[in-house]
Amino acid sequence: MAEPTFRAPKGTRDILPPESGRRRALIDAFAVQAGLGGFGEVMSPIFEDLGVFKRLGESTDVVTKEMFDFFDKGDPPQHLALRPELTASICRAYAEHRPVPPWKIWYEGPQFRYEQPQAGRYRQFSQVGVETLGADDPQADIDVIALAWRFYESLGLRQVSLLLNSLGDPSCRPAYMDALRNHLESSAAALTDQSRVTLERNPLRVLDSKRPEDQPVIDAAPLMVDYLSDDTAEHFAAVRAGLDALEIPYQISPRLVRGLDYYTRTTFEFAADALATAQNAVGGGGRYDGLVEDLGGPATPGIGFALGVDRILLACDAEDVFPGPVPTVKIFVVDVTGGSHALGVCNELRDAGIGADRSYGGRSMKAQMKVADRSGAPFAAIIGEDEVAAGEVTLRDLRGDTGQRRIPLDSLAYEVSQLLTK
RNA sequence: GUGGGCGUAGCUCAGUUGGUUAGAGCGCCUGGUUGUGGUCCAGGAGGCCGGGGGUUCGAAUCCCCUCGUUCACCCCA
Repeated sequence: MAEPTFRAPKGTRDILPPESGRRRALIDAFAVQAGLGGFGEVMSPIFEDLGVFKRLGESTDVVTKEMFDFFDKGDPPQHLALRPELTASICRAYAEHRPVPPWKIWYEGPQFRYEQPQAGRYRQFSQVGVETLGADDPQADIDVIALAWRFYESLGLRQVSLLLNSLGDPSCRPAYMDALRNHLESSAAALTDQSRVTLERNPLRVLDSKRPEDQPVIDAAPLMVDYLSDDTAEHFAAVRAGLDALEIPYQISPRLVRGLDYYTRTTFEFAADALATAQNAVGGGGRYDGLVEDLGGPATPGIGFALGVDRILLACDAEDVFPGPVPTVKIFVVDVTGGSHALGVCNELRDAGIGADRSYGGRSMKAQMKVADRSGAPFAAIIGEDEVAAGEVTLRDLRGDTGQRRIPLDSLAYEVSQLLTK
C-alpha cells in the first residue's frame, strides 16, 4: 500500500459516512432522553486549565500520565490540557456560574487520553453524559441511572448489565480502607508485582485487577458494603428500592471500584455482555459529593454518568441493532440533456423540503441510474429531450414495483411528497 | 509503559520449497447497436508487496531495524 503523506494521529480516526450519520443519530437519541428527563445541554471548552483536572485525584492515571497538556502563548504561559473527561469541567462551570440547584445538565463531545489504543479504546473518544448537581436525594441517583437505562433500551440494546456498588463516604470509607490495606498487605506475597505497586498508590484499585493470580486475594478481601455508615447504607438501600420499583435489573457488585478517585457512595457501571473485548464497559458513573468544593465552589453533592459513544456503537454492532439513519436523498434527478435541467429541478425539490441529488459531468443514463440506485433514494426523476419538450418529467420508483410514469414538471414536488407520506 | 499477532490493489484476502511482465473476489470505470439502476456477460483502470538495511545470481517470500496496525496487561468509556 502506498503510504499516504499524512494519516490521522495514533488513536484517532476519521469517521466517514455512513458511520458518521449513525453517531449523530445516537447523540440525537441521547438528547431526546435527556430532554425528557429535564436535563439541559452544557457545551464546555475542550481544554481547561490543567488544575481543573488535577483535582480528579493524584492517584488517577487519567490525570497523572494520560493527559494531553500544553502551554499557551501567554505571559506567563498558562498550563492547559485537553479534557480527559467532562465531569470536572461541569463542576468547574457550576462553581463559576452558580446556577440554581438542582442543576441537571447533559453533554456530549470528544475527550482525550494518551493511552495505547485498543479495541474500544481511542486517544480521542466521545462520551455522552448527564450530571445532577446540588441534590443529595437518592431519588436523583435513581433518575440518573434510569435515564441511562432508557437510553440503552431506546437504541435496542438488550444485553446490558447494570453493576451497582456503594463506595461509602468520608465517614466510613477510611475504616474500610484500613481494613482493605491490612488485608492486601498481609497477602502481598500472593499478589502480582503490578498489584503491589497499585497497593502503594490506591488499595481500592487493586480490586480492579484482571490478573488471575490476584483473584484469590481479591476474593478474600473485605467488602465496602460491610463498612457503610448508617446514612450511607440507607442511601444505598433507597437507590436499590427505586431501581426495583422501576424494574431495572442490577447486580450488586461489591468489588466495583471506578477509575476516578472522586467517587463516593453510589457507583455503577454498565457492561455490554455482547462485547467479547476487554473494554466492555459502555458506561459508568456515580456520586462525587466533594468535587465541586475541591474546585473552589460551594459544598455541592453531585451524581452523573458518562457513556462511551464508540463502545455503545460496537455493542450495537454486536447485537445487530440501531442501524444508521435512512438516506436523506429521496429522489435522484437523472438528466441526460447535459445536466443544466437537473439544477433547477433539484433546487425546487429542496425548496419543498425534499432531499434531492444529481450527478455531475454529463454521464450516460446508465451511469446516472447506477448512481441513483447507490444513493439509496427511493425515486428517480428522469429528464431527457422528450420530457423537456413536453414540460414533463419521468418519475420512476426505484424500490417498489410501480414502474414509472410521465408527470408534469410542475407537479413533481407534490407527487413525490405524496408518495413519501404513504 | 510491558508483551503477542499482523502489514500484498479503495476493501477482504491468495501468493506454492525464495526463481521470469504480482493474482482473486468485492468496489470503481466503460461497453453489451444508440433513454433506464438493482441480476447477468465482456473489457478496463488501479499495487516500486508499509519503509530502510542485510543475506543471495535472484526476495512479497529468509534475517535485522523502524513505522503503522491490532489484541491483551495496565487504564478506563
